[in-house]
Amino acid sequence: MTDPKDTINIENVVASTGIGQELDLQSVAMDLEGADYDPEQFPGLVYRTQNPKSAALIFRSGKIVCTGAKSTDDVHESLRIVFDKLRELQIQVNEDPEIVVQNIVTSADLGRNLNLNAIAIGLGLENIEYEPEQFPGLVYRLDDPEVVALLFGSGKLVITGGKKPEDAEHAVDKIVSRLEDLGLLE
Amino acid sequence: RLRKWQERIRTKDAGERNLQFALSETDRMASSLAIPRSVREVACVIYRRALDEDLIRGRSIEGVATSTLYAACRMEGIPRSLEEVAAVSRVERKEIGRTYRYVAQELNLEMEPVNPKKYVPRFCSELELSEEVQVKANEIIDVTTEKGLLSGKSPTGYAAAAIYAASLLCNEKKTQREVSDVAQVTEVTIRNRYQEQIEAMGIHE
DNA sequence: GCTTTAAAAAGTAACTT
DNA sequence: AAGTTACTTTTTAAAGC
Repeated sequence: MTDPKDTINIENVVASTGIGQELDLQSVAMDLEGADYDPEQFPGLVYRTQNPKSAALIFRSGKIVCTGAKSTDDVHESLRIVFDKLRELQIQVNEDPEIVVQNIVTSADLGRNLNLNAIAIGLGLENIEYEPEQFPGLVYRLDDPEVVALLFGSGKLVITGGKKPEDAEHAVDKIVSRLEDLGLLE
Repeated sequence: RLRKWQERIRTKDAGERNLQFALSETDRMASSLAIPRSVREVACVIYRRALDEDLIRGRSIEGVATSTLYAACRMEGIPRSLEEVAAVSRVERKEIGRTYRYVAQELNLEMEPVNPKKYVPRFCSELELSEEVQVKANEIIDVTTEKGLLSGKSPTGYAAAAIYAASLLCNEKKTQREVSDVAQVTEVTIRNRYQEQIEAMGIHE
């Protein structure tokens, strides 16, 4: 039997940082190829990196959000590319800007089908949200770790809201033991 | 002292006006959906609770009124789908669904997922199908649900497929188009659910 | 509250071929 | 009827309306 923890896969990492310098996004948009900037629609400039694949949202304040990376290492690599691109435009970028991971999205597989109706009632209707007319997943909010899990009938799940990769492992452990306690697994 | 009292009266009056408008809207929507008076009263009780707990802030009266009517129908066992209530509301489906989830959570309504069987009598009646078809559709829903087919599926699509299958089995065939029209789901959804259900039932044809 | 970005899960819908 | 695209849910930062 496969340990559900071994099926955990990081799908997206969101992080924030800053170059410590204000930016003229209009001129950055002119000089940076591939940059999307439409201040009427959104105050941030969008710049996409190819390897690793990610999207950086660059703001007038010099703060940057990076999303779409598949690991924390990829976030650092993507942002290193963004920093270098800005330096090429003669923009001062701090030596090693602090990068803070804000959210990690993970997927996993419990390996067996789930009776979401029974789980909704078993875990307590006041703690979960399950509205198959609106979305096929059951929404389960955990207090520790503080993450949100989306459980599907196939046994696959999504864990989001965590800040460390371990958060997803702890969440999977708790979910598995709670479902086992209720006799809703296997 | 006087100021506080005036504010209380003003708030109370605003609340009364709010409630009056909500109740007239609920009545209008309920009438066009042929929802019984007893269900409208349940909807009004929920709305009053939402008003008392200050859940209307930042939301439209119409949106909350539509959501409470949707919730009341489910509570009373005669659900209307979100598309059905959205058709008589001036609030869009997505907003009704969001508001419903918020109100249900905040008021601890502890709503259970809708059992597709709850749609069988009304849909079958609109399709002029016999009691025999209804019994068969309910059986299909019970058996396939027991086999785990219901998880994650929309109750309307699930009921529609069972009714379509039952109409075939009872020689009272309705087309997928006819069933999709009353259930407000696409023929593709009926086809997909139907295939799963007859396979789980061990029916070949 | 909204706007934008990414990503997974699975269901439903709206198109075109 | 099949295929594609797109939308539903959740999370999170950023700046501005």
